[in-house]
Amino acid sequence: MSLFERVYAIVRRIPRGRVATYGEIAREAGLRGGARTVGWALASLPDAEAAPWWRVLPATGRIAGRRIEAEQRKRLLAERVRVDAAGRIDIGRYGWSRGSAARRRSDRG
DNA sequence: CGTATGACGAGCC
DNA sequence: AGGCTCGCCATAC
Repeated sequence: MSLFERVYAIVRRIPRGRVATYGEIAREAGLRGGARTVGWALASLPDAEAAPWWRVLPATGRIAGRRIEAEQRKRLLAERVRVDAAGRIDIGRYGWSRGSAARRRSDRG
């Protein structure tokens, strides 16, 4: 299993309606400062549907690159993930690994 | 094998 | 709070 495939497998574990950061994926894949590598891997996706790449965001919470901004925003909105007009997402609210326990409370609100 | 590049990240004003 | 700068890791040539 190549590194890219490992990245895809991890990305596929992100629940619908939730998001993760490149850095998180990188760490899950065994890399430390490999956030950029994750971006590289997702940019190399064979198909747009091969993995839910749109659920992966920079730690800044802003949608990466203008090139994919529109597409990503559309897909996120389709999952009820709120996207700011400036392309910002509240990772604190939709974040994947934000502690499964503490999550549910704020999720209702 | 060395240099350049990228869908990033954390620290600094 | 928001924009810059330098550092990271893997791939391409």
